Amino acid sequence: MSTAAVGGPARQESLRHRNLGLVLRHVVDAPRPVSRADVAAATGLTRATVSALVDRLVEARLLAELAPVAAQRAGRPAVPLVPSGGVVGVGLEVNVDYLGVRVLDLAGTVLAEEVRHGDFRRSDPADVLRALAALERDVVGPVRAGGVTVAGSALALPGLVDRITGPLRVAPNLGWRDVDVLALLAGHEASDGVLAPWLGNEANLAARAEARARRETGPSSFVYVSGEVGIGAAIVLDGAIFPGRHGWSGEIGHTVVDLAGGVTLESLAGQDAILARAGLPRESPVRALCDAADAGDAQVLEALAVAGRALGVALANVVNIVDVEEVVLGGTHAVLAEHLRAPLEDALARHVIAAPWAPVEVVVAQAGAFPALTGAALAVLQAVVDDPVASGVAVG
Amino acid sequence: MSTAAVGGPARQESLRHRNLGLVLRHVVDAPRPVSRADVAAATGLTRATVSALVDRLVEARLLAELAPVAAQRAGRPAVPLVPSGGVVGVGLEVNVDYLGVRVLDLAGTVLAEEVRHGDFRRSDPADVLRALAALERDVVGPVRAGGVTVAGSALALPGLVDRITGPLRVAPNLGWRDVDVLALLAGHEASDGVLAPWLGNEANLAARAEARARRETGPSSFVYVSGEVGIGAAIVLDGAIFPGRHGWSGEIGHTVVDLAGGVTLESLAGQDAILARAGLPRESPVRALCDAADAGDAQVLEALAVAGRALGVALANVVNIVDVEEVVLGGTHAVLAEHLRAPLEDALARHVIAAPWAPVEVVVAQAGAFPALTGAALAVLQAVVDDPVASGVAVG
DNA sequence: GGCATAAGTTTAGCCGCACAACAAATGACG
DNA sequence: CGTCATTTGTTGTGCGGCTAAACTTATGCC
Repeated sequence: MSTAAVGGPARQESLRHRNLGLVLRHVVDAPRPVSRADVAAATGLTRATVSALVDRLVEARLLAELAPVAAQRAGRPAVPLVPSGGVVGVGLEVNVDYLGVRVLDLAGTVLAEEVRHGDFRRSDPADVLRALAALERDVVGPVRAGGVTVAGSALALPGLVDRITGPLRVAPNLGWRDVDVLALLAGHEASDGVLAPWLGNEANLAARAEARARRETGPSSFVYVSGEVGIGAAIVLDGAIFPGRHGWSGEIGHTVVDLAGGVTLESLAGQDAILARAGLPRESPVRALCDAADAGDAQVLEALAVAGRALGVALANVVNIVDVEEVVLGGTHAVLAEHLRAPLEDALARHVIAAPWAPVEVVVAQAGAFPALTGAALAVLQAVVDDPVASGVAVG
Repeated sequence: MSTAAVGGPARQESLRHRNLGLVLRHVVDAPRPVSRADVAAATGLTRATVSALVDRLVEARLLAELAPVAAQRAGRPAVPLVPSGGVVGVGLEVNVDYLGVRVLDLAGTVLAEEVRHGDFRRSDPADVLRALAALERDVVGPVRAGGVTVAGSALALPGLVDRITGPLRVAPNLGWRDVDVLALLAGHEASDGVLAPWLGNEANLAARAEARARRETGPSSFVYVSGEVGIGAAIVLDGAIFPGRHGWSGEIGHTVVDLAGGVTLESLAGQDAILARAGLPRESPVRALCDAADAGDAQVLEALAVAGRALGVALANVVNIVDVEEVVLGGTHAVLAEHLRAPLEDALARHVIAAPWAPVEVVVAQAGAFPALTGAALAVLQAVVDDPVASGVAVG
C-alpha cells in the first residue's frame, strides 16, 4: 500500500523526492515542533538543503511555520515547523454492524468523523456502498469547503480484498462475495471528482493505526489480533504492515487447531463461539462475558479458558512463522484481555520456540475506537509522506 | 541479510551506488550476455550513464567484457557483458550428518566445493567448527591463490541464529545451545585474514538457492519446506527471503496441529516420526519409504498419509498467515513429494481461505544437492549486487 | 563504395547536494 | 548599553551524476 518506487533507475529527481519524504516524515513523526536545524541534525542533510526542501513543503501546504518563540539559550530563535492541516486523508469502513468515515490531517488530528450503526449481515453491497458514499459526501464536503486538499481515501473491509484496487473476493460476515466495490462506488460518487479509494483489509488497516499509536512506547513488530465477529490478524514489522502477496496475510480465523476434528480457531475463540459455549445469548454484549467471569460463573470461565488456549496456540504458530515480539489484542479480544491473558501467555511460552530468548509480550490495543477508520486515513497520509511528489501533493 | 541502506539521507553518491547495483543486477540476472545498450533499454538509464557504470564495474572485476560477436543484423556489434569470475562468495554449512564448503562466482558457477559426511548429533561445537575452518582453508585457499577476490562467507546452521552476527541460540538436532560460533571460528582462522562469516538458518539459506533456481520458471513467492531430521521452513516473497525480526521466521516444526494432545508437526511429519510410524528402522534411508509405498505396504502408506495431512494443515496455516502462492518441498520431503502430494493438496485446498481465487501449487525443489551451501554463497553475492560500493568490492 | 543501422563515447547542460561564508536574532557579561 | 558568543537560516560556489544530443565506430545491405 506504499508508493515508494524501488524498481527503476535513480535520477536526480529521485534524490529530491526521497529527501522531501525524509524531511516531511521527520517533522510529522516528531512529538513536538522542530526547526530546520533540528531536521538537518537528525537526518544528516545540511541546513541549506533542509531549508530548500522545507520551503517546498510549506508551499505545498504539507508543513506550516509557527511564530518563532525565543528559546532559553543564546542564538537566533528557531522557527518551529509543524505538519499543516492543509492536506488530509479520508478513512472509510464498512463492517458488520456499522459504517463510518473519518478525516485525519498529517498531524493525526481528527478533523471530522461520522459512524452510522446498523446491521449489515447479508446486506446488499450496492445499498451499503450508496449509503457510504452519501456519508462520505456529508463528512468530507464541509472539510473540503474549508480549503484543505484531500490526498485520497482508503476503505477498510472485513474480508479478502485483492491488493489495493482489485475486487473484494469474499467478506463472510457481510455475506459479500466477488463484489466490484470500486465500480459500485464510482456509480454513486463519480460526480464528486474524488479519486477512487484504495481498498484494504480491516485488520491490516487497524494494525496500521495501532502501529502509530504504539510508535513511542515500544517495539513495533507485533501481531495485531482483530476480534470482531470473526477473527482477523495483521502482521507489523518495524512499524510497517506486512501485506503478503495479494494483501491477504493474517487470516488466522480459519487456522486449524485440532487436526482430528478440523476445528478452527474461530469456532473456539470467535465472539459468537465464546458466547455460545458460555451459555449466553448470541446478542449479548462482550462486557456481559467479563461481568459473568468476574462473578465466577464456571461455564463462562471455562469458555474463556478454551478460547484463550486456542488463541494462544494459533498465535504461537504465527510467532513461530513470522518472528515478532508482541501480541496486541484488539477489538473484542481487547475487552476480554485480562480473562484471556493467563492461558494465552502460557500457550505462547510453551509453543514459541524462541520464547526462552525473546519472550512474547501480550498487550492491549491502544488505538482507540474504530481503529480501521484511523488506519485507512493513515494509509493515505503515509503514501504522501513516503513520496510527496508521486502522491501528487507536492510539486516536483 | 541485505545491505541496501534505506534510512539515511540521499546524496549524490547514493544515486551512483543504486545505479551500480541496478546495472550489475541486470547483467547477473540475465540468462545470456547482454550489451550496454540492452542494459540501458531495460533499466531506463541512458547509454552514456550505463557505459560509465559498466566501466567501473569492469574495473572492480565484477563484470567482464567478451569479444564482440557480429549479430545477424546491421549496426555495430555489441560487446557482450558477463558477470566476472573475479569475485566469489563462500557458502559454509554445518548440519546433522555433514559439513561443507562451496564457492560460487557471480554467475552462479561452482568454482570449488567439498562436503564431508559425519554424524554431528550431540557434537562438540569447538571440534566441529575447527574441522569446518580447516575445510574452508583447503577449499578456498586454491581459489584465492588463483587471484579472485573473496567477497565474504555465510554459514548455514540448522537452528535459531540471532540475526547475522549474533550467537547460535539453539540447534536441537546438533545438541548445541547458546554457542558463540563467531568466537570459536575466529580462534581457528584468525590468521587467515578472512572476514567473519554471516550466520543464517539452514532453511532460510536453502530457500535463497531455491528462489534463484526458480527465477525463470514462475512466481517467486513461496514457502520452502526444508525436511531434514527436523522440519524447517522459509518464506520467500518476490524472490526475497523474509527473515522476521530476529531471523527466526519459518519455525514450523513445532506447530501444534492437535490442540488436545499438544501434538507437533515434527512428531507426525518429521523423518524419524514417519519411519517409526511406518515400522521401519530409524536408520533407513528415505528412499526405503518410497520403495515400500510403491510396493503397497499399508502401514507405510498410512504413515505417509498422516504426515501429508499434518504437513498440509501446517502449511495451510502458513499460507493463511503470510499469503504466498506456492509450497516448495525440499530435503527429504522432496523425495517423498509424490506420496505426500494428495493429502497435502487436499488440506491446502480445504483450509486456505484464499484457495478458490489463488490455488496453492505444490512443487518440488530444484536447487540441487545441499541447497543451503549454495544459498549461503548467494547471500554474500547478493549483498555485493545490492550495493557494490558498500560491500567493499567496487570503488566509490 | 555509399548508405542505413546500431553500439558506444564525448560534450554540454542541468539538477541537487555539500561546503563555506554571511546575515539575523538572541542571551551572557562586563 | 554595547560587545561577544551562539545558534538559526540564507546565499553563493563547486562538484558529482544524470540526460540529451551530437559524434565515432563497426557492421550489413544494395
